[in-house]
Amino acid sequence: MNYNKDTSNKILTSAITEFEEKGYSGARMQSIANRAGINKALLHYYYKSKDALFQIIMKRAFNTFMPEVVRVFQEDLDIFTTIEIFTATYIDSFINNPRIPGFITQEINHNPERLLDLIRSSGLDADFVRQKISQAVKEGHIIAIEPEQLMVNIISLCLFPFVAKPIVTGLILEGDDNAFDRLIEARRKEVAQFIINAIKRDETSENSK
Amino acid sequence: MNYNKDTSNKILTSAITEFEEKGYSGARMQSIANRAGINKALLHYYYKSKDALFQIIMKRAFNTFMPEVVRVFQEDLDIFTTIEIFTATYIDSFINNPRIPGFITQEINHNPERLLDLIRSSGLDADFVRQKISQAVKEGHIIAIEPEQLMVNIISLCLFPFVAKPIVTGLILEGDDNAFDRLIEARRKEVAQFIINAIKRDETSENSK
DNA sequence: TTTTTTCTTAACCATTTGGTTAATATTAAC
DNA sequence: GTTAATATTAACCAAATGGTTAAGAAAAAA
Repeated sequence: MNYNKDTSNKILTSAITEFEEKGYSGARMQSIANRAGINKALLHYYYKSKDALFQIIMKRAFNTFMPEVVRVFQEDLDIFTTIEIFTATYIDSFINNPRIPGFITQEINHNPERLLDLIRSSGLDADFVRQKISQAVKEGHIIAIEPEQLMVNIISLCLFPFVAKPIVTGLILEGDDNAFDRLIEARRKEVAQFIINAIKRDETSENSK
Repeated sequence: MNYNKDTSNKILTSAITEFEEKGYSGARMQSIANRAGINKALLHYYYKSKDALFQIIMKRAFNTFMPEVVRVFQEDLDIFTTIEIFTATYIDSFINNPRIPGFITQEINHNPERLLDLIRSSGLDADFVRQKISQAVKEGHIIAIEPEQLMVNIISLCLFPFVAKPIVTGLILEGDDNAFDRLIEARRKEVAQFIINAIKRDETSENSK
């Protein structure tokens, strides 16, 4: 199914760009072929259908960053360190693969069930994370917060800026793409600090629960 | 251009659903007509093209929530109150119009320039917000934080959960749609508290500057 | 060198899609 | 009650789209 590696890769690269720019429905097989400098028949020779091509790319995308992310939770670190490493790892993945968030967002609407399967099969265990947070609350390391709320907050802060890049750049950064890169680079540490500030217990007040 | 108000509204409602579910490229004029219980020719009689229909809906969407949001910044409130009212107002808008965030996200990829124009023309002044934050930093009300970072954080925390609803519900809330509604309802106040915790100065340490 | 396998192409096809036409039904105006 | 305007439809169309076919290059195997 890969035959000539060179052609195969050219197709994949072109397809990623196309899908990311136009979404699944907007993407055109002809356009992907053009980008790759081949013709449509050859495209179908390598990847049997648009849907198959999309799914392969989706899986690849997840395989590039999920393993790292999952690994963070396997180590036994305190909650603050976990948040620091997680946010940095997560944001780093997207710095290296900036198309993925937009890609994922497209798929949310296109086929949510398939996307969920992909996430689940990558080994991420939401329940484990939930418990880690609950425990940190119980032990008084962080303020009382619903684990679900904190999880949503963390993901939002990491992912959303990538999804909304054109808006952030156009509206807040006066169209300066370099400023966006700098903003994101700073977020690698900034986000963790922000979250930790928000949830750390005020040491000066009560001592323990 | 509206002729029979009843038909016109039926079309609009159907089109919103269709665009929101499938995005611009995925949406089908035939499907919109079917949803509205009319035929395609009539659809084109009321709205001259797919693009025109989409633009009208987009504008309407913005008009339903931007005015409220903009108003928050026109009142002269301290930064904490501003954040509280802004996040509550913003999230409320999306509770009442839960399709809009997904809609906007689609358009980010489809036509970012048009989206930016729409936001700008709604009267939102990013520079004014930036200055308000800068001043709060200078006056020592909040910790040193780049205004751009804070702005991105606030928007991320409000908007992203709606965009990622299927993921949040499926992955974190075990598919329970009601749990999602409760989570969002709680966020109306939770988000502001989270942000304020993150940026408020620790009163116990230094006194000024 | 022939043969077989792999790679690539131009031409083609059925279906779908946004959009139009021309005719008809319904409502409002006179 | 006839006329004029508005609203609605079935049938149609050209262009685009995902995908196929059959045939020819190139490379590898014999």
